[in-house]
Amino acid sequence: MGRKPRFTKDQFSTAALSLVSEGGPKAVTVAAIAARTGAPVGSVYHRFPSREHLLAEAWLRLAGSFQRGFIDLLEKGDPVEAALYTVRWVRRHPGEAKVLLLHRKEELVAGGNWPPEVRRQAADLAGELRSALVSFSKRFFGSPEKRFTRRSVFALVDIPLAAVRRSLEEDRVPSTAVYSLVRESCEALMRRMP
Amino acid sequence: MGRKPRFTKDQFSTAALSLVSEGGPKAVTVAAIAARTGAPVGSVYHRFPSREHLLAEAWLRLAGSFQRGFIDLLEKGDPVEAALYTVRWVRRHPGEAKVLLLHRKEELVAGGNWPPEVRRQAADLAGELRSALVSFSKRFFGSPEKRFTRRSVFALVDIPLAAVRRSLEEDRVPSTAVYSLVRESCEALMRRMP
DNA sequence: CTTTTATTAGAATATTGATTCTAATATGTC
DNA sequence: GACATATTAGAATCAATATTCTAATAAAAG
Repeated sequence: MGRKPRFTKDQFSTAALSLVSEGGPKAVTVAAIAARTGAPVGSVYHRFPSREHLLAEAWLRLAGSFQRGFIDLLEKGDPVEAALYTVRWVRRHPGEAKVLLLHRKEELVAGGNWPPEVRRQAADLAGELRSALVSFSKRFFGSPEKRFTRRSVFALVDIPLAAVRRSLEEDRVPSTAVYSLVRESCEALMRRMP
Repeated sequence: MGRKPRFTKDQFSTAALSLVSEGGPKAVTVAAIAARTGAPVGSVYHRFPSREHLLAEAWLRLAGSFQRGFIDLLEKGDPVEAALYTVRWVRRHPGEAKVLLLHRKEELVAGGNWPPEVRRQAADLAGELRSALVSFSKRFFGSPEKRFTRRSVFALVDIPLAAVRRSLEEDRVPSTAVYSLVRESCEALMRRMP
């Protein structure tokens, strides 16, 4: 019973993400989110207890979907493929990529005041990524030493991000040229038994 | 003539930078800057026409001093040394590094509304870096092709930044282990005649 | 058809932060 | 010492935003 909803949570969080993408964290006001979807501000608060919940949830959904693809590929065991996944994903989703790679989540939600429940989810997400990398590294290098994990993180995560960040900042889709730069550095760093 | 000043521009911009470093762009309110230096807000406005001028000026000063060292080293012609400079600098100035590497300048100054005069200075700074890299690349690879410049930028700028970013986000000084990661990737990418 | 209630609608409120203003204070100059 | 003025002091204003509140709507249930 009750009136039929005209707006969904998804519409609001999608609008929020595109606002971040276009104008950075400062542009994501509740009024702007409402305006973009054509809803009154009251309706936003009907779906989310606060702006922070909205943003946190939107960020989590996005980060999760990006990360799942990466972990899947990581489990196949080929480091170069995993590294290139990031570049492919960014080229396919440039708008979302800006949200994820150009802004720290601490700045989306004022002063990192994430709702505790969401904070736990974020920690879980980070934990999953971490342990996927640790176990990949063990398998790949045949050793659980920390320096190998560090190396894997650098080669498979940090380098690909570095390769696309500049383009995203200038609002361009990364060129295909970055594939070979990422491949070369990744191959150089990831030889078994270094 | 007139009363003797108790506060300097430098005190204010230094306070501003440390506030950014500790709490991100949102933490740099004019009141916070004043409080940190012990000055009344009026005195801040006596030195700077606006918060944006203050932040822009502070950012420029910092970016300039970092960049000058890098360009000097670049002109000596050794790519690995130039790449390692960034790591050394960050290890020596972790607080300042957070300001420079963890936040886009567009977010320090609301919506990138930089005062026009300062915007020109920022463009000059970026131009200097760019042309230093272009001419390094020409000398090093013996060719002015764009793909070589891209490669140099990636190896000498983007990779070192990637190597330190994670530590800075977690508020740690990058370990010495990153030196070898940066060196290895840089050497792999920068062989003459690739 | 009436009742119930989830939802829309958007106005009212409260808070935070930048900027401006008025007054008080020193300091160098005459 | 009196004057002129740069500076300190901090209160008063103004604007932007998140959040709350009150009323109007529309759909479902009986």
